Amino acid sequence: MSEEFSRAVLTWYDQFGRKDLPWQQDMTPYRVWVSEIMLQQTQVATVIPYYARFMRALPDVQALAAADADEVLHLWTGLGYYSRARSLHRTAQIVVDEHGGEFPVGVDALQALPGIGRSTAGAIASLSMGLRAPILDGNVKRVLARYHAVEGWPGTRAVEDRMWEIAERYTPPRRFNHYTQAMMDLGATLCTRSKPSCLLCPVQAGCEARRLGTPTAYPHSKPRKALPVRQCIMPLMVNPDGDIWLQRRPDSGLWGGLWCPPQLDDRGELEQLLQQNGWQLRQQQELEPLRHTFSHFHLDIQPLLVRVQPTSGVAEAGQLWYNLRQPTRLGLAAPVSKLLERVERILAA
DNA sequence: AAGTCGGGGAC
DNA sequence: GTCCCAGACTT
Repeated sequence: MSEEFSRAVLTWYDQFGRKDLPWQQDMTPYRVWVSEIMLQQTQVATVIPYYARFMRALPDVQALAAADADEVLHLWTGLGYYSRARSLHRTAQIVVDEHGGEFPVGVDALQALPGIGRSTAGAIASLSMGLRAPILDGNVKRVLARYHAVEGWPGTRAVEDRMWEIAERYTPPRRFNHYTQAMMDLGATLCTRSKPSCLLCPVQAGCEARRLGTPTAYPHSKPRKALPVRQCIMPLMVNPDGDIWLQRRPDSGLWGGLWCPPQLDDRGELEQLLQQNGWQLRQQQELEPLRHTFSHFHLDIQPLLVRVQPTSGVAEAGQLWYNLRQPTRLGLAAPVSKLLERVERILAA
């Protein structure tokens, strides 16, 4: 089963995998290492010019070890995550001073060096040292999480461990270097975060997320903190003609430019509203509460059906009586639209 | 387990 | 504007 997976991935690699990236030429541990560090949380297109300049200035680990820290940081300027550059420099000095200028062989030895974690160690070992070692970067994580429809957020230990186990199991005994590159290419070109090209994917047949029809749901994103709940009272003022009073909201901000009933913090404000407009309260009735969720909070709406007798039928600018039977074409927020439908049904009854 | 480091691309 | 990215490290 895992053999079938890796075979399909390798066949795809032969035809579509990337083989012309700068760090794929002359794949020494030094060149692969520098590229892997630069590529941490950084996209390929961004890295390419930096990598070229860096290699021209510091072509081998001895040159890097001997360079000034300022020079290394200068070559890193604009790439971000500058601790990467400092770790790079330190590691070069360790390699030269303690390992005779040769990178120590093996995932554990590599991982002991500054700035090299498990995934980067796996990539260096697999791509430049002839060692079978799994990686688990963002691309591989996405491909595997979808293939197995892995539940849970990979930020937790349990999910992370499970994904490493899968990554380990699928890494083939031979051509693991091609497999490693292929998985990253797959994640970067087909199995993308949004709009994945499942129809072109070599492992689509066995992909669980695709079978479920929800590939982009994986890997699950970090669980949002519980959203704060705000509450408001939304009086739907109805005149004797059955029209609803709406106000136009300011262009900027929440529901900008949309038409909306008043939003009140408490019932005392309803009194003010009636007085200000000179309306007589005829009847008032609570409707079923409604929860609307924004990106950053829940809004619990307590709708109030308020029948009023207006003194005059003329509304000011930015206000109108909305005729439910012949609605004006204007922008309504989703929950408002929902409430207006409810009111229409009530009034029809 | 959560916070930190960063510029940039996709939406 | 938000979210995420060829992660690693500290708290």
